Amino acid sequence: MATLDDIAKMAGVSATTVSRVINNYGSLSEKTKTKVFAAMKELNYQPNSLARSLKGKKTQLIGIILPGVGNPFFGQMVQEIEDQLFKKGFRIILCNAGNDAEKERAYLRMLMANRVDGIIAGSHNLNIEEYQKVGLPIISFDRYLSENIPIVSSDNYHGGQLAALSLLAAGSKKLQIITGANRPNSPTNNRLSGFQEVLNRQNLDFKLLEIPFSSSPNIKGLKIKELLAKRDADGIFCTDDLTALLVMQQAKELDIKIPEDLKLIGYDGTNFIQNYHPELTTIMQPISDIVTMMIDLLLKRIDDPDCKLESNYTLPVKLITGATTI
Amino acid sequence: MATLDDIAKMAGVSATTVSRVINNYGSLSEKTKTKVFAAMKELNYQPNSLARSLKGKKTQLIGIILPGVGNPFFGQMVQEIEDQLFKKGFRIILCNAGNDAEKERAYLRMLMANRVDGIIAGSHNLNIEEYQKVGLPIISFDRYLSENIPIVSSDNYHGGQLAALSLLAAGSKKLQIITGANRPNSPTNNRLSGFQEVLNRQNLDFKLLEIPFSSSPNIKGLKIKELLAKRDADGIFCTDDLTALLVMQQAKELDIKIPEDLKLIGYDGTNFIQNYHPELTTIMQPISDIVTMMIDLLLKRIDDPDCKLESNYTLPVKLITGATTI
DNA sequence: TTTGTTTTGTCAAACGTTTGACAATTATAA
DNA sequence: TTATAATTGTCAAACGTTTGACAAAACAAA
Repeated sequence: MATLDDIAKMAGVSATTVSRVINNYGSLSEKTKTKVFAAMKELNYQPNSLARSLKGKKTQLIGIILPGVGNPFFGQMVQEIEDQLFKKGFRIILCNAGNDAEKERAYLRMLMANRVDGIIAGSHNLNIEEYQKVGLPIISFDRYLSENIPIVSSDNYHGGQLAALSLLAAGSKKLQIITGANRPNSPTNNRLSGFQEVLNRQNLDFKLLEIPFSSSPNIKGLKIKELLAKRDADGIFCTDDLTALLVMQQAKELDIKIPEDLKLIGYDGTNFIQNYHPELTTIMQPISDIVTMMIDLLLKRIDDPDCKLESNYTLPVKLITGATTI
Repeated sequence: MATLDDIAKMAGVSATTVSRVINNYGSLSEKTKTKVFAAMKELNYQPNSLARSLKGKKTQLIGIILPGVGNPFFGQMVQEIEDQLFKKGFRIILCNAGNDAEKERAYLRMLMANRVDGIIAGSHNLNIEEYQKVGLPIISFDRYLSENIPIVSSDNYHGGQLAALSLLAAGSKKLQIITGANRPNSPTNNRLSGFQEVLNRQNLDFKLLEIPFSSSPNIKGLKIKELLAKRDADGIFCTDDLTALLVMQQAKELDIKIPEDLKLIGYDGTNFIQNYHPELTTIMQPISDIVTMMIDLLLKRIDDPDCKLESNYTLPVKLITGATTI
């Protein structure tokens, strides 16, 4: 691959001049500039960003740590992150951590080794200490990581409230919530709390089914089938849309009619769900705004590592009413 | 961040020795090794990979260029790529090119600048020349890029045949295919050809509806509705599963019963579809095998840039029969 | 012409590693 | 004890840039 020196020789100038052209530094005549640009084009030259970064420039790389991009929610989020960061001249290193703490740790090390400018993290199998040691600007999605790492999330509590209210409004009496197993610091806890609060206020009761996040869809489906077979719920809130799809699937098998026999509401409201399952009522997280906010904060931190940021940024959710709660 | 010298000082050895420990080069006593490792741990040291790569080591970075990770197919593929590459010690830079040639070009330049070890590309808005100029090991998914860039794909032709055969076996007489607009070099062309071949052989006719890839789901839905409203097809092959979902959606609206009035078969067979729409008959691409193959070839090329590879590697597809063709 | 300004060049240090040559020290075996 | 091998150290060059100091050259204006 061509180097600075190759360009310098070809353009008949010094290496310093070429560097000046690239960095637009010092004073340069139009003539030299065109000569240099011509040589760069001719040799298809790309400045070695390793060398540049070593010399102190930013790498323009951001690490993205998420549970996994196979899930439409995180898929859309990554797409959005990529899109917005690209426009600002950054590239992303994608890290699917799943729920593998060892992998997440390894990635954290690698991101340090690669001298990324910052990290957006939405998957957290590690303890606080490990995140504190990283020493890079980090923004967290939806989970507490450590002192001084801002959390951006949507209003999970209000989302839970909305879900309860819309099931009640649709006439449900016997409410059921299906959620991931209650881990500390999990955002789904707040969805549950919001839901709970509405019902408590009206002196109403509800049933709770917890299914571990890591369960396969088949397992989840089975547990849901068991639940539905009892036929003692007429309104279900799933704390994510995919689980709601499983409910629809199982309900069909058991010949339970939605919305006639059962009202259903999900959570997330990805483009995918809106396009391919518009019938599902859901609480939409404003993914695009969340991403904009995270990037905004991250770039601020990159610019000034000591800048003070809030510890929480909560964005509003929106109820999207479909046919499952009519 | 700690550097080699910091470690050397802390461990009371020379920088060279530390480097030797890290690279396991030269002869070293256990005692020194433990001292050095202790210092590394103490300071949470990560060798600066910029400096290492600059000095000639590989970057262990692979560029992934795809249309976009919001789509479940590519989502799963990226996840698989990430997973397999991680195990081999590589990290990925994710590039969603969409159908934006300018963006793809910019990414290609950036990947060169970052000195990635290789590229996996599955999105191709650019002409051959531009890919040839890159001068890095590249493997292509499912599309012709340029001389000497191997293509890994599933057996699209056979997939098309399978689709036709299973619609016929299910008793369909009036066949319809819905596919992305026919671009040259697109793999969906082969799916069409396989489909066609089966019907030709039996002297049967079929209708063709082309909808540009870039159309929004709403637009696609409208065109499908129009089509279904004519009610002159009783078997439809969609060259991707998402379009098949739209057909199901529109059919429901028009009160066309699947599979009673209409047989339906999709294409791709992602985990997502298998988990959340098991009723859909589809042709499954072996994503995991495709990825394994691509990575295998890519690493070969990285190891030996001049190694001879086939120009095509075709992996078998599998019919997954659901309720939509019974 | 002189003076001043703009452009370009030379040189060198720095970023954090790796690696080779070579020497010095220590440990082990005969 | 000496000979040999293993270990560690010093030194320096290299990777491809950026950036500053400084000087030389080119050009313009007075």
